[in-house]
Amino acid sequence: MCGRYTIVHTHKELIARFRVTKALIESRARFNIAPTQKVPVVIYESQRVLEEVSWGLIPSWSKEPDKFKPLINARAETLAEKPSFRSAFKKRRCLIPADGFFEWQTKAGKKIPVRITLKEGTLFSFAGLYEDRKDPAGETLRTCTIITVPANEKIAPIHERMPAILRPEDEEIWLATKPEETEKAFGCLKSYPDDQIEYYEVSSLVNSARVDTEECIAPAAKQLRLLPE
DNA sequence: CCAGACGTTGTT
DNA sequence: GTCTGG
DNA sequence: CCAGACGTTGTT
DNA sequence: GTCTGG
Repeated sequence: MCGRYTIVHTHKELIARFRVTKALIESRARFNIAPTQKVPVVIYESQRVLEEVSWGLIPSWSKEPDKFKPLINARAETLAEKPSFRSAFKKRRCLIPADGFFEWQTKAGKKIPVRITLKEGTLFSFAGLYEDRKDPAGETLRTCTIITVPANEKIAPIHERMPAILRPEDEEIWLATKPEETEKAFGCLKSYPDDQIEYYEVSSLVNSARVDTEECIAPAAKQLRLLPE
């Protein structure tokens, strides 16, 4: 699944990479993005708009949105049918920019955080859905969720599932496909090619959602060797 | 008909 | 154990 | 996702 | 809002 991620790239790099023509926010480097936080997403509203929404989708039908447990992931296999996602899948798809995500690998009963990236740390986007609701003051609050797919062979040893990473050529299809042609959008939800993916262990500092510093993406300290090679 | 759920992950 | 907060 | 709280009463 | 369970 995907419960933490990073955007180390700059605002300018995001704008250029995703051909954003209207930016409602100025994004900043993030080393440990956690659920419920505001995240930058790219939405198509007659042009590509970069805006900030809360990570954790709250369905529009929720009568007590404040008590609803936000849905941070949506399974690709079922999102076309699930009442919580179906409508957003048809009409409210978005790109969620990222350049890495964290998974916790269980090794001998211990959980080791691992950062997974594309080669060269390239900027990419998760396939996302968003939903709107009104807060008590009548303000529209927008929330989003990250779609998950089965892990590819590279990631399988770490975790059974992974976020849906869009191939660059699929981004426009994901954003612009009409509600009556969702098979086209569904076709974008594939596991990413193994040979494009890299990963490394990081410090357990990343465990705490309060920590959002460069140390979160630093490779974990190498074990001390008594007899260096 | 009305009431109540509507989600994912990981772990057991 | 389970829920809330980040 | 993980970390951290999880309660009441009365007094300040 | 829409589906499922009773």
